[in-house]
Amino acid sequence: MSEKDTPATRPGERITIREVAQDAGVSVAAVSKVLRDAYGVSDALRTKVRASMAKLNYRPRASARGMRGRTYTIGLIFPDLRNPFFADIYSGVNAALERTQYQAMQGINTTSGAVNTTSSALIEAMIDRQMDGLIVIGPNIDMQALINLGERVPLVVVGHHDRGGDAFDTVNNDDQLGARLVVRHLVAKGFRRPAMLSLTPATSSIIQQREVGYRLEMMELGCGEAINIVRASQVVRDVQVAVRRLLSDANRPDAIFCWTDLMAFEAISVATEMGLSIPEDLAIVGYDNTIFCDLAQNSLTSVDQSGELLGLQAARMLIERIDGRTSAEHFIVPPRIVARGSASATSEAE
Amino acid sequence: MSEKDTPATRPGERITIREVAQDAGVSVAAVSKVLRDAYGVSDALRTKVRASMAKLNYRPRASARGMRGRTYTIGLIFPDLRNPFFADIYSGVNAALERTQYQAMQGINTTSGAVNTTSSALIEAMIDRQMDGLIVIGPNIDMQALINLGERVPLVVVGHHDRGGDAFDTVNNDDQLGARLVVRHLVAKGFRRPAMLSLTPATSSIIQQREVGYRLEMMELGCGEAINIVRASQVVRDVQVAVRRLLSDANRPDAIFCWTDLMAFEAISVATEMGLSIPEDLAIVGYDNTIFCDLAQNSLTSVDQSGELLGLQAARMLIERIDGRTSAEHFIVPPRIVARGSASATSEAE
DNA sequence: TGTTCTACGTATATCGTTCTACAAAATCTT
DNA sequence: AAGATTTTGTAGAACGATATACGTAGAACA
Repeated sequence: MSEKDTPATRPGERITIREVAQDAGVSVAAVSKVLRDAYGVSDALRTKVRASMAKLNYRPRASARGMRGRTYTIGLIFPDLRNPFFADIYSGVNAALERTQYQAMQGINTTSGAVNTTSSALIEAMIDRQMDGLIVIGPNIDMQALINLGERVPLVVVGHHDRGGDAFDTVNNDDQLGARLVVRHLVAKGFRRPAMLSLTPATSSIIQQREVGYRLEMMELGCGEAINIVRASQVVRDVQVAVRRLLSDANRPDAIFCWTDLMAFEAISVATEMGLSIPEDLAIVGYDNTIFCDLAQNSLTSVDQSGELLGLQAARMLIERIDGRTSAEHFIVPPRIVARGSASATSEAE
Repeated sequence: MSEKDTPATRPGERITIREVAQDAGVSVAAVSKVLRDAYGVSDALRTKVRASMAKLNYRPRASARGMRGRTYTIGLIFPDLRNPFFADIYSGVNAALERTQYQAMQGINTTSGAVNTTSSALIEAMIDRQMDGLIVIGPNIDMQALINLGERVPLVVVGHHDRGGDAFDTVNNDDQLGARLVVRHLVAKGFRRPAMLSLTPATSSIIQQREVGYRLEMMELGCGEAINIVRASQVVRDVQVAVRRLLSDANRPDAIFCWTDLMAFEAISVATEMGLSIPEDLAIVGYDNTIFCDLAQNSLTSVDQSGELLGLQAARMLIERIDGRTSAEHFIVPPRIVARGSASATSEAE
């Protein structure tokens, strides 16, 4: 009888909540309450339990917690791993999670280009693993899929303007304004025929927003006839072809506004190979203001959209949703242009 | 009584193994066996159960599995998110996991530079979440910590030559050879005073291996007096300072062999800003052969260490360990130099 | 003084799998 | 045909937390 009650604390094994309770001289339920910061715990009890947890070096197991409650894990889904912009978002998310019990786990949704109506394998895997919520980054996923997903699990989408009713929150920079700033900057520097290298497939309205911003600002500044939008996928080959075609045209643009810094670097490369010099023959502007913009060989003017802040807000909002909020919220940060050599006034002229 | 037996299958809820068993007309244990490919299942039973699983769209929950068995999740720990080389490793890992039930979850161990004896928060979090095994990438973690870790959980380390007895497997390229190839290449192209920009802190022997390779090959090719190793951390500022100092020296090197492509790009930037042209005044060679090497503005000669293959092997070996192997294995891939403009023979001379 | 709250703790069923032990059926041996 | 062995399937106890429901003690109020 007594042997059955005391399960003979095997030493090599991991400490469980039961042993903490025994050590602290309280019930298992009490320890669980302390763990979850639940209601109905006196200071004295909390202190006692915390002491035992520290002493025994106790760590709750996520799978056991997940059986009834939360796993305190959130999934972070990137569209790819090569763009250093996502590192900024990541560090923002981590900053927000710093003092919480939550931990982020990343996955890469490698369905580049393909719009997937059904949820991706990665997302299903994350749901199987009982993630308390998901942060999905980038415009790769179909709208209806997002809504379905948001109905199954707390969800925040970063970089996706379309709203899904109350199904999910969104976090963005003002892409229309960002595009306007670029055009304004270029025209101010004397480039009056900037083309835009946009993304295909143009599934999410984040792309449309930038294209609209580009068009409108071009019109308003009297450059309407020069409007020229070309689209390419993120694949290196596609970008090269698109840029080459753009620059081979009879009346080629005097500037290219690129969807992403990575595309802009490709553009610089192609232009250089074609013997054009930057910015004298061609100005280039990117988006994201990634660290590589600072390198002298790129010296890329770009739009900063505060990736870290985006990540921070996304995590904050997700936790609110996990804690029960059911109405959607939307966060927008203003973009800001960072001028560098790739779109400066022609240096000779200055 | 009958109500207790049939738990009244609530519709909105997720399908469980019990419902699959009921649908297939077999026991819960039988379904579990099919799920795990365990011994003692006839073809007929397997087919029947598989059909029910598909029909009901059943997916097992990782947390429940983790209570007794595996979670079928492995943790992938990167040192940072900005180096596109890690994307190659990632895709190798994913390729190896393709047809298995395993799923990789990533985390970034942001203890850049700092050598942590105690296991990092991320690693603890992954253990709390019952990862079946871990793949740790990069030389950031202290040797003793790795051994301790390997004794707690199946472990494969990528980019770390030191062996930890049977505690973990390692996957590497031959760094000593890689460094030799670089020196050989540079000397063959006429650069007889190449310096090496290495990494600090030099905790892992992967760094030592490259330094040894550099030294030995320099000696063997009769350039012993020109041996010059400078170290910097991965932090941008440090790299800039180190390169600037190197190039300001009275008899400056005619080439720099950089620890990583990222450092090489920095080096190109600094050299450019100092008015040096590449490769006429200074050759530069990187390591990893990341995608950015191909850009015309970098055109960086680099060492390819087949990141994808490394990832593939790491995942394969980890699964073997999870399945019970306890002796260590070590995989080494030969590096290969990829020549580009940054270290070509002076173009004028040719 | 008795009654009603409120705050604090506890006992225990429960979550969805896996795993151990065993029973039954099929096959092999002699 | 009887025993021995192997194969196939089942029952039911785990795993380690959480959450519900409830008991109790003290405070507040009449």
